[in-house]
Amino acid sequence: MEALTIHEAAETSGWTPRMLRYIERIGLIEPARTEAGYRQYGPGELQRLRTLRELLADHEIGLGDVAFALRLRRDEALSGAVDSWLEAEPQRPEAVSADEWLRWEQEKHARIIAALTTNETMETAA
Amino acid sequence: MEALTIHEAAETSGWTPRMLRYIERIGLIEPARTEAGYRQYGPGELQRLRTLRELLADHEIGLGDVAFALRLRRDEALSGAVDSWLEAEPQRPEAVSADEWLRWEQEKHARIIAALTTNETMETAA
DNA sequence: TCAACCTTGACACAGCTTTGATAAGGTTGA
DNA sequence: TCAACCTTATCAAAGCTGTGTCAAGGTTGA
Repeated sequence: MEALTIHEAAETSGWTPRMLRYIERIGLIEPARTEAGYRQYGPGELQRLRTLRELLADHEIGLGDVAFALRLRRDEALSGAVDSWLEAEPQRPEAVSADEWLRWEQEKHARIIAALTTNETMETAA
Repeated sequence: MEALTIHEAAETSGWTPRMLRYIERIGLIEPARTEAGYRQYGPGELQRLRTLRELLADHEIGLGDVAFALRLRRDEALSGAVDSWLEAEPQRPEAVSADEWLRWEQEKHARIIAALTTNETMETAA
């Protein structure tokens, strides 16, 4: 099977082996294993490891934040509860234009419906 | 007349004044202020303070998690980046023939070097 | 006027997160 | 066989979070 070991993957992706294990433990990237239990990093995992570094650096977030976003995506009860709480948030209308406000309202509807029905990818176009 | 001071709001909501200031500082609940700068908690803020406690307790999350969810909602560039990272499933090299695998093994070193130099591999997300 | 509030800022501390280092032992391939 | 990998588990340290407390000073209302 085409796969790099943890040290090779670390070298290629810019992480350390230690961090690769940590990233796996918090559920972000879980590589396949050999019979003996060795981790196997394929091209997909390597790509994700690289983009993960960019994601963290570009937006100044942490691994825990990404892990929470993943949890949000997998736990519908949780994302529904968080969304409901955030929905009730009083907005500062002068901070946004009318256009943005309208779009925000429309997206809000879409998100509520999506949360209520299924967690199928809501392609609301960035 | 229906605005409580920070101590009154703390007492009715179950938080401490200290935590009400903290919750404000991380952007979760920002009450209005009097001319002199005193915080004013209205019925809406009180309700949100109570439901916030439930949210945290019910799902075993922290204030920082809710703050991150809020940031996700407000920063479209961030939520877009996180979403696309989460949606990119790692392509596991399972369906590869033994021949291909052998060739892969033999060229492993070359591939590591290649991976180190090139970065454009899979750009077929959405 | 003055007690009882409020404000921000700072110091402190337990506990968790993130990361490294090291140990004891299994796997691999030349 | 044996060097060089890999595994999990543990100890450790720096940094962040959540929370209390205190200080110096402004506001309020009887």
